[in-house]
Amino acid sequence: MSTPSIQLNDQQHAAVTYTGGPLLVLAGAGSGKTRVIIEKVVYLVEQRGLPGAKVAAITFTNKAAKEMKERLAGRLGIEKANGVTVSTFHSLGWQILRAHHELLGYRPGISILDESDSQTVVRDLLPEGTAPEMVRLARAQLSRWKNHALSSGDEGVGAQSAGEEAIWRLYSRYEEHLKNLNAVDFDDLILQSLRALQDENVRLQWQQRIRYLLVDEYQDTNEAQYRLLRLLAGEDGRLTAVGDDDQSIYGWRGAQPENLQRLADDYPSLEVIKLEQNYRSCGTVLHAANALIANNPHAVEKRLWSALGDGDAIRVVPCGDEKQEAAMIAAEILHKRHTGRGNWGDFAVLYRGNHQSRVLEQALREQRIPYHLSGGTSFFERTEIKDLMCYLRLAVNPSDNTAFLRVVNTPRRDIGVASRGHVAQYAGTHRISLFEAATRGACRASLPARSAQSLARFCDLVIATGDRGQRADPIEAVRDLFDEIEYESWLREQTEKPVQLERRLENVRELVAWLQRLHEETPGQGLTDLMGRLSLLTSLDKDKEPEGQVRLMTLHGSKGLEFPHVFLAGVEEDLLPHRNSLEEGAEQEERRLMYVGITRAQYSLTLSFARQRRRFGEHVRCEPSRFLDELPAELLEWKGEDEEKDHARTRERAAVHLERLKTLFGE
DNA sequence: AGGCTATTTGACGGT
DNA sequence: CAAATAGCCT
Repeated sequence: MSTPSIQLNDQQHAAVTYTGGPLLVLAGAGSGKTRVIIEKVVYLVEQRGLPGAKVAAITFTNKAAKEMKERLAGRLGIEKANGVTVSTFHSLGWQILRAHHELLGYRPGISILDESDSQTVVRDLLPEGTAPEMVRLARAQLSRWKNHALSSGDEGVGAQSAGEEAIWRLYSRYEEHLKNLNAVDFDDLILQSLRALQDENVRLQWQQRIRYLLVDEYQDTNEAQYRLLRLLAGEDGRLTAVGDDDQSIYGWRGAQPENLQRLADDYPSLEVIKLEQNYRSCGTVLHAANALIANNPHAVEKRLWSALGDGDAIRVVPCGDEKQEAAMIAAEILHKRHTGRGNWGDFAVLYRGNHQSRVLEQALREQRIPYHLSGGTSFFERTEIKDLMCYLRLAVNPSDNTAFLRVVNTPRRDIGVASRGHVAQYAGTHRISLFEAATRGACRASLPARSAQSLARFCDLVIATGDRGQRADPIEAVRDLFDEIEYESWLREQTEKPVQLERRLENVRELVAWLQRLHEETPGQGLTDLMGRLSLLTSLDKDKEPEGQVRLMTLHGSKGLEFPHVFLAGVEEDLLPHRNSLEEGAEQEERRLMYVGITRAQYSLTLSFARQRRRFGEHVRCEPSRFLDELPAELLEWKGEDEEKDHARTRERAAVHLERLKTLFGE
């Protein structure tokens, strides 16, 4: 987010200097909200003499935190900036959880389970053969409850139906199981730290430690995060929350944009400041965005305005299918680039779902356009990374049965289903973890000699890694482990295509490099600490902003970014708004998603849709999105041969819409 | 025990 | 259409 003027505008200035009590900053898109947070930290430290170590700025993503740290370093100098706590909700939660793990009933060396791990846990708790879909549903429900700060011990407030009742009963079993594994899921990072803060001493300790709290993207907070904030900010609310209800797009993750309103109820002394000047987009883009979002109800009106000129009309391009759409976008980028309208890095192509990226990538590749794809399968979902992570998790936490089961026979070491079953049985009767069972001679005695021997070797290796990781050089320990299991040749065996093998090897190297990097940050810490921090990263990209490349990303992924030229692909019914969202009655959130997409554009915006699209290999007819009808026609420039037809369609749809309104309101 | 093929399932978004 | 899985075969 670049702000042309060096000076803060009046509202920004007021937001930065107000410390009289809790403050809510309603910051429209492109109004310089991140800048306000940075400047406020600087103000608190330099003008108000607050030690940097007592200031905390909380974000949702690692990327945002990283950017904030860098910008802060630019303003305060690296040393002072490093003293300030800038972290994501989840890593703050992890810090709190770890600091009070004993109180919460965990042992040292807690594993953080990722989504697929916790699904595995849920699957194993349900009757064998439960449909995977059911497992996902159950896990999603558990996550929902956790996000709403409902603990399994709470009276059955959560369940609303027979099905939910059953999942509610699963909840406490799931919790118990995780405790046995000495593991937490992502939601626990918030929920458990919330539990820790119920203790008055703990609470006072953290309130002492954080004397001023700043929160970015506040509209994305869920119930648990909201409570966490309140407990940290204390009675007097030493808090600045910055957010925009129109950019709330994480409802499916439990985000409650109502938390904006709630702050006023919970802190009667709350001061509210609106940032309404947009420094990013030209008038046309901003008008379109305003017109679209006006269709959502608003508790507080906000009128975004721009001092920049009008800019180009917004182009709307109907396409035959998704391939033509991609080809059109590639051609347009090429055209704009060659007519001097920007470099590769000035373009972004946005879309609703990750699967849309494939055709786009292909089209860009065909035109030799350099691009960078963000998102997609997370790094930690990759087999090679998961395998190695599980070795390390087990080394650090011998109770981690999930990790044990994954790696005990990977690479192959003659420990098949039967042997694993035997270990599991022994562990069950002796009430110990799988790994612990595997270390016992008594357990191994009844296995075939070959298996027993190789299991013993496996155990020794893991124990040695844990030991060395904690007491000696963790990086060396990790390297030796990877060598010892001959993971590279195992990968070679498993991977067919040489390109894929190279990528996987590169991933492995990158994992080690990251461990090294984390280790250099805090040289005194052992493997346990490194693993915790590693698990909280989402990607292992070197996160240098890829310069000089066209950016491809989802609408969700684009929040907070800006580009001179934006393409929004697949502006269709069932895609944007997405059909599943409509079923959930989340049309408004879909509209906000489109709003987020539009407001990423600085100068030019191109919306496109396909008349037909392949879905699961089948051709499906598509209709242009209802949101297109909500944009003022005079701002749009329709392209393509069936321009006329589309105008007719628009008029028709407008008429239908009017009819509907008439029936709704009785004239 | 592990690998292969036939069949099914699925993709909205991500810390 | 691609990936995951089940069930069969060696």
